[in-house]
Amino acid sequence: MTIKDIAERCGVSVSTVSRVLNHHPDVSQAVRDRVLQVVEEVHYVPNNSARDLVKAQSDDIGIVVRGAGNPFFMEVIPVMEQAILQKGYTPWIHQINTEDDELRAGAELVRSNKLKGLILLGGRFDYDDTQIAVLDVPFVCCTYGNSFGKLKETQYSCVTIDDMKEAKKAVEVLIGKGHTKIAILLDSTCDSSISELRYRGYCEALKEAGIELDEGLVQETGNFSMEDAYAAMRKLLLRRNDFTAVFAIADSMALAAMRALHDGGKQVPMDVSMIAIDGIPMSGYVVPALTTLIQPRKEMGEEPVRILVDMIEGKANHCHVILPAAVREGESVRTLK
Amino acid sequence: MTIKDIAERCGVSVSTVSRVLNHHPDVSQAVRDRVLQVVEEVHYVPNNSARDLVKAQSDDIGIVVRGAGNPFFMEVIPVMEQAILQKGYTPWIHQINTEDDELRAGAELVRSNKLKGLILLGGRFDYDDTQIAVLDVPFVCCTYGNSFGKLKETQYSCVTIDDMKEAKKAVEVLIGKGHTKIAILLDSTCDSSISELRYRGYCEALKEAGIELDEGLVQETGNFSMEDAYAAMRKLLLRRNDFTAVFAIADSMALAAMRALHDGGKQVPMDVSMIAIDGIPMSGYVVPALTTLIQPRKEMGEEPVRILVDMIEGKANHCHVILPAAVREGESVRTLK
DNA sequence: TTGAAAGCGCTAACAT
DNA sequence: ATGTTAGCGCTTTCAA
Repeated sequence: MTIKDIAERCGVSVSTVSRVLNHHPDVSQAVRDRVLQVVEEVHYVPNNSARDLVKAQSDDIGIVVRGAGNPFFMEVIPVMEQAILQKGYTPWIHQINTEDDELRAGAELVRSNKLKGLILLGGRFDYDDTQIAVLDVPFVCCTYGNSFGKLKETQYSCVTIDDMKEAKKAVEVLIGKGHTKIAILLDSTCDSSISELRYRGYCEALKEAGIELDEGLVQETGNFSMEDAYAAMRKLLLRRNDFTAVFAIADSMALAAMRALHDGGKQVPMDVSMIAIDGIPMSGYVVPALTTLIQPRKEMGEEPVRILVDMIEGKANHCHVILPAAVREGESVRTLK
Repeated sequence: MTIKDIAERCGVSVSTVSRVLNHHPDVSQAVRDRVLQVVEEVHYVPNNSARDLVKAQSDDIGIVVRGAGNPFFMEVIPVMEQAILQKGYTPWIHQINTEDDELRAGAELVRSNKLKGLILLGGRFDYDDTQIAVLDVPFVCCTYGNSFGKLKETQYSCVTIDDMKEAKKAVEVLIGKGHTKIAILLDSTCDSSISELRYRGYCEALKEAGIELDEGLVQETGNFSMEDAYAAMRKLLLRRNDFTAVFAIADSMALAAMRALHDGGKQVPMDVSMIAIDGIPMSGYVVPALTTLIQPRKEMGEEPVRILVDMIEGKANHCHVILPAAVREGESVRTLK
């Protein structure tokens, strides 16, 4: 069933049918009604491929997700989809591995589907001019900025929390409760990404409090998986026995680490306190409930869409949004006497 | 940058380029190399719209996910994607709400994107002939069958666990450890879906053990959210104080319920034992670790793809796969003396 | 207000 | 082994 069939059944030309379907004004009411009626009758559905082919662009917006399995992303994506739909666009989700290049993947997605814009969820932090040049549509980085790259503020958009500041805030919560022997559980200290930024916040907080950085308390996991977070925590426990608190850079890592502490004979928070960043629902249900900094999930999904659509429709230029994270008091942090 | 540009740069015709791009055998190695080199050089990406338009069908397979947010689905989807890619097809994921009609959504997806087949993840259990008639491509139901519908075995494919049997198995674990006052936490006793089937398994196990069904211990939540599972468990605790075990029909519900028990002054497993079905990674890290029946995530993702592709390629007809679930011993079930 | 016709980029006959 | 060419279904000038 094509537009041609509809045209024949209505006794009009294909262009008239096309006009009706695309809500063009210059069609007589009589013809419009007739066409819509037939369309309804035969359950006609336009062929998207043909539509997109002839149009310079589709009305699609791509979401490139780097590192699925991240529970926080799984919370944000549905919000984004909804927001995109609401703005009259169609979301195109594409998941890639952490090792893959999201700019390449994004560029391919844009080209092969004539996307109008791109949201990059969880990408790298170190783009330079040549790299973003491959993207010839507006784009917004979500959950990360360009802290390790050479871009000017006017060259890209992003929606993030202030990773360094919030990590510092988390560690300061621990320090405020009397902790000085504070371990950190992170992906890597030098991944030019979230992990590195939060590591800096950790260092900063210690420094300001006059606590010397103890490298033996810095435990890398190599990724964001619970499995490796568990193993890393066990490793740290074998090596050291003198820390009273742990800052994990993600909720899921913290939960796995809490289990590792338990298996290592340590109680949370009596022996070791735990704090993290994310605020996934699950971390509020465990015992003890995780004390964590909540990322604003709703805004994290909606803001990038708003910004992107504004750029697409020429209403605004690149902009940067820093979202606040809020401490959610749980039961995993103890006040040291 | 189109196939024509590539052809010109290589000094060959468009069909030759097309052949190279589609891995046709009858192209000389020299020409093939040259074309691929240029393609690489200019970062040429084929236009999918044009491709799909000219082909009667795309090589796409749709996955309609009903009820995102289900942690188990989030585990299965990546496996499916990978399997689809590996078979040489492209996955098209579409999420819908629990209230939406997955058959309608699927049919639309198929038509507008010329899909070759459809996987329905977490749909309804009660299709009849007219309803599936709207689907004119092969399809496979995943995680559910047609237990409440009127379809013949030869009319549809499915990959599931035996919900009733496995639920019964879970409850029998509790009974085997001396429990007789066993509560159940479920979405609904009559949703014509997973929840109802597992409820039947619960009833069956009690009956076989000579335990009378106590309707006061049947607690509905109305959905699969942790929030409502928590509230429901609190409600049950207010009403009853005499049960020694709970069977939750999903891991996530069990975790929320364990928190509710804790907040209600009950210890797991000392005061109340807990068992569930799913086996999501998280439930192994909490304290106490959840005893649960693990659904085989890998097979649950791969089998539907295998079956669907076989049908698409005419190698097989509809078939039904019942996957086994295995008890994962945790620490949430206590043996009653 | 309507119709005719030219492509959009690609694949697959068909021809060579 | 390679080139030529006819569409796939649709939107959009341009003409009427």
